[in-house]
Amino acid sequence: MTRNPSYWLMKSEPDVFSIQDLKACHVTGWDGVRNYQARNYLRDGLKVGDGVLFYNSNTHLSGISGLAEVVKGGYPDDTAFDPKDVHYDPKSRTDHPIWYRVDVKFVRAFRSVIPIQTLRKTPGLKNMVLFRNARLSVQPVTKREWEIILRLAEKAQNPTVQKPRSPQ
DNA sequence: GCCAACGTTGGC
DNA sequence: GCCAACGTTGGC
Repeated sequence: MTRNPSYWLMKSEPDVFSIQDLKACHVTGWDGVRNYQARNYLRDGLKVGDGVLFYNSNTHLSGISGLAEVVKGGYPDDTAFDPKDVHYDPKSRTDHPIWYRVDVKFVRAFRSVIPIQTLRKTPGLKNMVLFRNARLSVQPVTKREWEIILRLAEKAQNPTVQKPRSPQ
């Protein structure tokens, strides 16, 4: 029995890991998340086939830069076990992992980023978790929000044809 | 680089 | 278990 896909938004600082980086490596483990609410989504919420909006955070052009898809559901984030890793957390042990990750694959990079200002003013997106809980780096997106954003992306790919100026 | 929002830590 | 202090996130 398969369930309908769910939709998510995942933040990344593009200076650290961008949609182009994901395109280059095809699949990546989304590791290093150290927030309990985001952890719960990674561990229990994200399932194979779910859609992911790739969000650029903390950069000069914050917004959605492309799409990804979950290819492996939650499993322990082993960067927490490695004392040399920046995300090391001694409280997380192999027999009692605290932190989880998923694997996502590249789907598409938008030709241009959909800026947060556009999202904010688009009808139907006002209640996105992005605006209600700005600091959550893994967050659910409704089917309706997902569809609205895909339409914005299409519009950006295929801008309305300008009427040609009549010759003088 | 500033600073508001907010999650976490730790003293009590 | 309260809450002040502190650290981090992230838009601007």
